[in-house]
Amino acid sequence: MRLEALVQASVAEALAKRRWTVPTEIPVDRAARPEHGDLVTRVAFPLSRELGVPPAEVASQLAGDLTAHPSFAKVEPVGGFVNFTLRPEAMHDVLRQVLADGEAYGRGDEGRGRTVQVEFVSSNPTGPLTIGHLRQAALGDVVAELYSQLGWRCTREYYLNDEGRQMDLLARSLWARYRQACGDDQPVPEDGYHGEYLAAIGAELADAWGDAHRTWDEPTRALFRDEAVQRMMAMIHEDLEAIGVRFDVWTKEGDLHRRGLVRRALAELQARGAVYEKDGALWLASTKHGLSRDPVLLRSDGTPTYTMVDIAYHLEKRERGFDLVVDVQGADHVDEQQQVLLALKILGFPDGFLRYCLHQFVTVKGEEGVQRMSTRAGRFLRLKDLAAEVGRDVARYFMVMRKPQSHLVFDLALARDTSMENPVYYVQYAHTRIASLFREAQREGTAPPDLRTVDLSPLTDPCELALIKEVDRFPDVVRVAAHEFAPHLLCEHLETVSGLLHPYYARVRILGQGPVTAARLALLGAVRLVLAQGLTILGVSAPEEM
RNA sequence: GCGCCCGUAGCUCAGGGGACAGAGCGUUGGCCUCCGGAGCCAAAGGCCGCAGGUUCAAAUCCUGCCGGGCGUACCA
Repeated sequence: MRLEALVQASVAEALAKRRWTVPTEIPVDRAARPEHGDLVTRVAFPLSRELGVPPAEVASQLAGDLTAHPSFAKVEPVGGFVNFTLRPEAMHDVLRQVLADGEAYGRGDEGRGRTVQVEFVSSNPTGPLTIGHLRQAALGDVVAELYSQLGWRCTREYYLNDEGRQMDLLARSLWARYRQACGDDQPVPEDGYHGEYLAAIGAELADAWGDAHRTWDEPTRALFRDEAVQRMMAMIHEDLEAIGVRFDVWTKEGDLHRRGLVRRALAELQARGAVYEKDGALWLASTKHGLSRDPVLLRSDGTPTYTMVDIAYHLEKRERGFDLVVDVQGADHVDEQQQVLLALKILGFPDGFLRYCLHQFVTVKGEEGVQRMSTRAGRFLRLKDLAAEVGRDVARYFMVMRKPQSHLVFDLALARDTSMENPVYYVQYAHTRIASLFREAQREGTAPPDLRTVDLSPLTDPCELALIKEVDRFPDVVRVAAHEFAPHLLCEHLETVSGLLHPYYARVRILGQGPVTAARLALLGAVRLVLAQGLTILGVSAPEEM
């Protein structure tokens, strides 16, 4: 049994025996400091109110009931807390369970039979992906993987907005670059896209097509738009490939129109009286529900806005039968999110159907100091180039090692660093060390045939027990990281495990210790399992050698 | 102005009601014949932005300020 569950079960049993109320959730925490033992419950605090007895008294009685429990070496009441020190045997049971579970360790089945869609990146095809998109790509991919671990069937989706004003601006910008390559001094529109990448394509087109398209007319616009979108998509695919992100479904805005979803979504909102007309446009009455502004849904020229299509898109997601939809979006979308959530509420969607994973922006700390990226201004670090420079593993890890809603400073110097000061290498190297040890053991012929059956009783060193306790947390970390969209918790956990392993490895001899060796290899086998599983969830490799 | 997010060690950040506030980097001082030193050990370093409030208990919850980011489009 896992450690927290062990304490919870024993406490519940003791409470039931005394005919005290057994709370549905018995709070059990890791002890904050060694003298508090291994685990602690503060269940005495809520109980004391109910029983009309001081917390210390409740804790004392509870501790008395549990001292004889075979899994606990010591059960000590301190104030209202009850501190548990576990017997090594209880920890060894955990280790045995981990090894028995193997690669299934950390997986859950809460999502069995349920489906989740994670929509992320969804960048307009107006340029290659940058380090700014990377946060979203890594975050979405890891959140999807976390849900998969919990048994959900998961669809990774990219929403492709290949219509509208921005696409026209892109086409116009490309055409200007093309004209420049033909020798005209046609300027890129001020609000257009100024990146060098369009100039390169413009030059290619000038070579291929010659001076054929001199004026900006409708056929030219259509031609350059198609060409631009196609080229941009190719770049985006290259960037995604470079960091190992794959999508299951690509949904185009145009499809939503063609299938009549936009019209239907609007009609439903109108039927519920949520829409009004003003200045020839149709507006969503949001301020009535406490939001700070009403957005336009249908422009006075009859075309739907981004918000309108977004609402229709979620109607479509619902009809596809997803139990949960997660949209990963940047902080610039908060207003949009509130509008969509409101619209879905009006349309009668169940609460919690759509959850936003919102993240703050990335700044890069490099040679030129801290800089904000801008695709439009052509000031960005392309994903493909970044991945080529620091590696896919580092690129991905750095993007998820911070809480999504915190601003992230990408430290280029640290990312380039290949020593253990770089947390990615620190964790990977922990895995490598164990792999290397197992290779060595194999060579010496001391590797036990089956780690699950070895005698674990030699594992009594505090470092060894600390490692087991940390490994024991892994399934909880995965669960919480998924539900709270918090992959950084997993990074932290892996760094903690590695931080326990390295000193242990440096101090304690593993091989050539007779029966102790087998026990220690079993422990390291479990550690390796957690490191490998954790890194894999993050989309980072767990190398056998470095 | 209004809405959302963030202010924790010199830097980058964890912790988001419970016991003396944590990590990595940086700084300072030690340790390398040893399964991979791409390392290990130790020390210094904090009115947890400020001020009130709620609570047996606040970095954590509430209110008000101050500072930063993003938004506040018939762009997406």
